[in-house]
Amino acid sequence: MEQTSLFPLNSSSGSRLPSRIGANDLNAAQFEAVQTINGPVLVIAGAGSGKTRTLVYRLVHMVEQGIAPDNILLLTFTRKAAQQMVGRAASLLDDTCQRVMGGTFHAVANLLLRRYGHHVGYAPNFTILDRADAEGIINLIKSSLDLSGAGKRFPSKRVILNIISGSVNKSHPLEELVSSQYFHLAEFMDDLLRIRKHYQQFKRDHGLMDYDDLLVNFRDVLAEQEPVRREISARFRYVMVDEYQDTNRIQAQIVRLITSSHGNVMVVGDDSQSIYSFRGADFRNIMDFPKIYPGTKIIRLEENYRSSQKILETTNAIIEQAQERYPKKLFSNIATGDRPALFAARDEGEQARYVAKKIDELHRQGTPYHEMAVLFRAGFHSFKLELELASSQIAFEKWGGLKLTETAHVKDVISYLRLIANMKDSLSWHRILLHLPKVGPKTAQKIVATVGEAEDPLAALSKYPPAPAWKNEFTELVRMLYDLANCRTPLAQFERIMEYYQPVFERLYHDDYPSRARDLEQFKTIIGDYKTLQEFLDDASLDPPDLTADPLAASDRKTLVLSTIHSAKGLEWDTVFIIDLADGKFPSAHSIPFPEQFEEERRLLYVAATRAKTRLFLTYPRETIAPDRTRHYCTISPFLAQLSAGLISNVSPGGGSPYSGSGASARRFSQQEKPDMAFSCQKKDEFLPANAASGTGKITSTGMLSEGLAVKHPFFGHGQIKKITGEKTVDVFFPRHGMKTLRLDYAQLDLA
DNA sequence: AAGCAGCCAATTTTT
DNA sequence: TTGGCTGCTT
Repeated sequence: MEQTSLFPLNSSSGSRLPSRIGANDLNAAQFEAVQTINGPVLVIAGAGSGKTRTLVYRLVHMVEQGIAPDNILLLTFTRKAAQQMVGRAASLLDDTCQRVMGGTFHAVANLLLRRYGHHVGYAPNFTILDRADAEGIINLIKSSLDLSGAGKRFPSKRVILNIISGSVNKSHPLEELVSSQYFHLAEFMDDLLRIRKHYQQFKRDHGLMDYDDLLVNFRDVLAEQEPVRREISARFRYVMVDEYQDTNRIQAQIVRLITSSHGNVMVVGDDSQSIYSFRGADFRNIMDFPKIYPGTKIIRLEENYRSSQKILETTNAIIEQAQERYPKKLFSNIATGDRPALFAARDEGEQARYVAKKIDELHRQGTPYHEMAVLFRAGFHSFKLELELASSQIAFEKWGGLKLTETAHVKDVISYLRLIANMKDSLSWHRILLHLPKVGPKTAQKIVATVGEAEDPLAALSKYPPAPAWKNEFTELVRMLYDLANCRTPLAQFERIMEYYQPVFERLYHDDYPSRARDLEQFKTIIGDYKTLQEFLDDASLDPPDLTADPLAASDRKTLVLSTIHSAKGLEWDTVFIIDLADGKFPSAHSIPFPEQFEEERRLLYVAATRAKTRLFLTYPRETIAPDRTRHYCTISPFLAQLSAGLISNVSPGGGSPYSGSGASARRFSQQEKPDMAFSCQKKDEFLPANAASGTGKITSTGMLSEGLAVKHPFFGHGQIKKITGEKTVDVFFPRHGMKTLRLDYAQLDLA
């Protein structure tokens, strides 16, 4: 992390930085960002350009200038990032920095809505729903509206929630979203609108908010209640927002409203690292910032202090292929280092063994485990590797993937706890009533109907007449719920719940409850750290702990990290492995037909590769086994295939070419070969040499097409060309999937 | 009528 | 490994 001193600290004209900040700590651009405290500032910060350092130093600088830490708001993408920055500022200056309000938009919205939520009709004890909770409510509504059940071809709860939530986060009317992206569901439009209406009413009636509600309600309070807005704006006189490229429109409006009275706001971001558009993030927020805040000072950080030049050449080449990009080229002053290595494994087993062996080797040579990370597209991509590491006795910590609070048994316990905080939470009522023997959805709903409406739900419950089959268990439940009111701490409440729940738990999960019991042990240690139940419940939804095989490994934070790329955002390691770089896995097969999603996958790889400081390993299996046990051939990810030769060194077994089955050395993939690689994971039986393939991917330019032509797509089936929108793009209507914009380079379109 | 066991399918990323 | 669905049992 050596940085050149570009700014003369004692220049007579410039203002002086405080003594804690050394002369060599910042370059000119960083220095300017740190110094500019008043007015709007936009910092375009390339990967590894010292963005975090800049934010931390600015925090320190502001406090040293006499700004009260309570007046500063730091909005980040994860809680971890906020804690890290505030912590670093505190260690540079002093503990007063800890009083800076820092966290995610959702966490800050939550805190303020507990206080101001009554303006939008919420009591302070509302419950925050996670994704599974929200889907659960959708299911309850679906069945109450008689839209579920046999023979009804209605979209799943997942799809319904995606539509409802997508409409909120993208600030698009639901009707438009359905007709553009879910055209095949247009026939269900009325019912979808009905479900949404009931969903919103249900949440209001029972004091529940989902993730979107936190943002929307916070924005609405700020927009509609002028006195509240003035109060909050005066409280947070200085606002900083990290990862601004990954904010959505509601978040941008929140920033605008909070800063309405003073305009002291710095946003930091990098359009090349926008990887959350699936959640409604819109990197135009960052491009439009200067328009919305006139007089914005724009500062660019382009020098990379993280990666070696050899790695940067590769990452630059990856992002250069992007369709839409704002030209910038990072440069590094770290000239030493190896080229990234590419390893084409025979299958996933060999890939896992290679990575584990390499990690072990590097560790023996002196690289500590916590300086290494393995990154992947999706949580399940690391399963094989996890087994391999376990058998090699290498401890690791896994980020992303399943959360502790996502397991059924932990959700059970949380439901009891939630009832203590919010007796109106009928989702939790419903869940715990299902634990009674012989009580299913119908009976539960009947009980909830009487209990949920009552002034004193617990009293109403105790008066409910139980059927003989479950009378005993019911009495135990009522007694336990009454006892909970007398427990002083969350831990005491947990222990009383377990007294009741243990037999239920063993009955419910009789197959494997011993292994699930370990999760409850981990849960117990975590809840023991909390003083108030509300805080615990909020964190359980807003910052759920990862489900790590080995909780001990997670606690000392000195281990190897396995992580999804999304969870690795903003971090760095000496050595980084990116695995499963096969077409269809990364980019995910889901994204291939959609140009915007495909581009986001490219940025995702860019984010992953720029995490590496000195060593970068890229691997993929040439063959995988699908869940149905059939074998599939894979080709290398198109993002890597497009790179010129020489950037990457091939370390594949036997010196074979990673790009094709035969051949002595890596050769550059020519543009003409690309279309043949587009759909790579085909069934082995059907596998044909690229050039012999017939009837696949023949259409590569719009010159061969005309509007109205019938075509065939391997995923969407038969369709009709509606519009030729560009040299390489067409709009095609598929009866089963609706209108799609396709890029001929990647979509394997054929004449029907 | 409601609960429950067993079978089959699908499986991105996150606040 | 969970979730949805079917058909059997209470």
